Amino acid sequence: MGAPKQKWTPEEEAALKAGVIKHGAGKWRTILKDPEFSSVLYLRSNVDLKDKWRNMSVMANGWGSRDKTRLAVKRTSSFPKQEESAMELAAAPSDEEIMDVMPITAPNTTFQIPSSTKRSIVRLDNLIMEAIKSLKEPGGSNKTNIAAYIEEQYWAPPDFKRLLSAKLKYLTACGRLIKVKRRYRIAPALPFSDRRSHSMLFSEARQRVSPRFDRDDVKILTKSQIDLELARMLNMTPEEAAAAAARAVAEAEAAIAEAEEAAREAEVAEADAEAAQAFAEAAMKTIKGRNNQKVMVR
DNA sequence: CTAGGGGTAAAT
DNA sequence: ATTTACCCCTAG
Repeated sequence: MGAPKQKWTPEEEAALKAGVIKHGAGKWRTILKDPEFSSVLYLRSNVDLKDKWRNMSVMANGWGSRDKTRLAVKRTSSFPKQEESAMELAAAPSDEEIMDVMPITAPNTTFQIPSSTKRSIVRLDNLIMEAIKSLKEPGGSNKTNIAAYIEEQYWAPPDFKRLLSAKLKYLTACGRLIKVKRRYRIAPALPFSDRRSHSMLFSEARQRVSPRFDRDDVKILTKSQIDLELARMLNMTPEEAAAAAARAVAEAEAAIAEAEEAAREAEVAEADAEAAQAFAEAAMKTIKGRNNQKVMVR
């Protein structure tokens, strides 16, 4: 009954992750039809994708057996406390699977995910839109629910909440969201021209702050992106990985320093810096964890 | 079509 | 014995 078994190859997993990053988790059919992934995933069904993603997500959460997914509606009250939950992604499922050669691309400058996947970077904007759309709450969704939705499906930086607040404010100012009594709703389609002035403002500010971070938008790293990067690190020698992590930390610190100078003008840059730091911390933790556990990959 | 719950059986 | 891949079913 259960089919003979056909283990997922690293390529397939990568394609799935990339697909999720590009189209969002749950758009299995869309991912499958995307010519960019169908070449790798043509053997899999949309249900396979869903199941595999389920397995992977479960593992990423560290909690061994999965069936106990009874922890869904409790986040609303857990935010005034603190957020440390972000850092247990070290249990990347990728220990032995991605063991193949996979040329180690020297982590050039930023840890910005392979440049080939550039356009598939998830933007917080899109996540917010996705959250509101999926929540389908009449009258719109409040910040708490949006945050809960996003945190359930993606890995979010430690103080993702601040980031989200800034972004919601920005999107409201742009007119892309409509705020009514603390609830956000997606604004009816908006002509392009209206957005330009804002983008210009921000990119100007950003360039003043740090040429290195001259991307288009606040970037939020998804769980899978982190996985991919950490997996890459697991294939490095400890020295290489440590160096990479150190670079990431240095980058984060530099970015934060710069962002602080200009924080009043550009919240966006600060958000970038925070994301960078979050990743750096995660990376360091992974390295340490691995060294402690004598789980050497080579 | 998707989210999940649940099951079977192959691999480990 | 646990994990993992695949399948099936149901609700929405």
